[in-house]
Amino acid sequence: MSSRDQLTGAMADLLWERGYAATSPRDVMARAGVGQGSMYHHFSGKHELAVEALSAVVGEVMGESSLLQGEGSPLERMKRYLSAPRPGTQGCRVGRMTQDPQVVSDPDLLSIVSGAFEAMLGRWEETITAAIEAGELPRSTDPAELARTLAAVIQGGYVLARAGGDQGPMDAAIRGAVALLDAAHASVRADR
Amino acid sequence: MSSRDQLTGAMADLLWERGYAATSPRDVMARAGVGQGSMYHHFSGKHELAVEALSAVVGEVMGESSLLQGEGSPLERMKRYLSAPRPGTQGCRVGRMTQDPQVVSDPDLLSIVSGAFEAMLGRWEETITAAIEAGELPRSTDPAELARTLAAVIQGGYVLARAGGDQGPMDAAIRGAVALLDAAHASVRADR
DNA sequence: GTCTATAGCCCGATAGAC
DNA sequence: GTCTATCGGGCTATAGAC
Repeated sequence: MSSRDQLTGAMADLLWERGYAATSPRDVMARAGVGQGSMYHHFSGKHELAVEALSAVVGEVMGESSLLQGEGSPLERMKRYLSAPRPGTQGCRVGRMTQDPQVVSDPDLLSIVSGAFEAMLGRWEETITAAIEAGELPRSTDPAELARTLAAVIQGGYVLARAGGDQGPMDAAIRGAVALLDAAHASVRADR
Repeated sequence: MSSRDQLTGAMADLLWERGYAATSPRDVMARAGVGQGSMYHHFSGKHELAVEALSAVVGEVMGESSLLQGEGSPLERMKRYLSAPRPGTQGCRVGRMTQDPQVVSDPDLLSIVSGAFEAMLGRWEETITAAIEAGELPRSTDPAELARTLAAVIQGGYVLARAGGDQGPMDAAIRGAVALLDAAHASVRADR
């Protein structure tokens, strides 16, 4: 693996573990096992390194969201994606960046994060629309709103897990959301 | 206002705006308008100052949650609290701390945050239990789970708002959650 | 209780040899 | 492409006068 890849990988890890402000180029170099000159040869500095690292992370995470698009009925896929295992106490590698002031105030980094959320919300909306078409959710459902609600449950689940230092609250939040979807499903059948 | 209060107030603001790592004692002193000796007279250092500032913030925020306990039926109170105005793009003054690695790895700071969330979730559970008793939510509802789901929607709403630099996604997430609660309410009536 | 001066360290970045 | 040496500056904290 090249020094360049070592560096972006180390930066991605440290952004997750410590945040932008608390991650120094020295830390990154040490973890990557390369010297200082090497880092400044490949990157103009900490900022550019963060941009590349975060872009790579977003690419990975978006790949994982393909769970929303596999087999099963739309509602089944929604529930499966919600219930997929997540490292609650570690936080979301993308969502956590939104609470890092230095990331949000940096247009380059922010646009990477906001792009990821837009793409994710788009996938949610598609799947929710399909669920409505399939008669699995009420016609009155607003796909854009429900997409944001469910994305928020996941992101908020991370917050609860980190607050408690325990995966439990996040899993409970997800189960509660699934129960609400089931209730909405039930209300469709009641209408027929 | 005493120098001490000026200092805790400035620290609270800066924790919110910049996070723990990016806030230096110098910044705090400058905003508080006091000198260095004054700060180290009242506090042992940055850490103790953060502990007092965060405790004060938690006290304030918990006071605001009295919306859950005022007039109206339990479900009305839940919807009212969910829909209360919040500064989405600025983030939650308490919840954002859970995504700050330096806060979570500090037992003193973490216990303040986790205590706030436990208290908040307790209030949610009480209100949800009352809503079930009142026949506003299905008997099958798990109060602990739904409490975490709704707290997660709010916290996740902040994440979406900061990701987009726009209050809109957070408001949409809240409206989607209210719609799900309405659907759950409707399913109770359908059972009767 | 508040101030200024200063310590010792690490920050992010650059220079220049190899 | 990678290394070591070094810069100027900010960091958290302490010392000691007033």
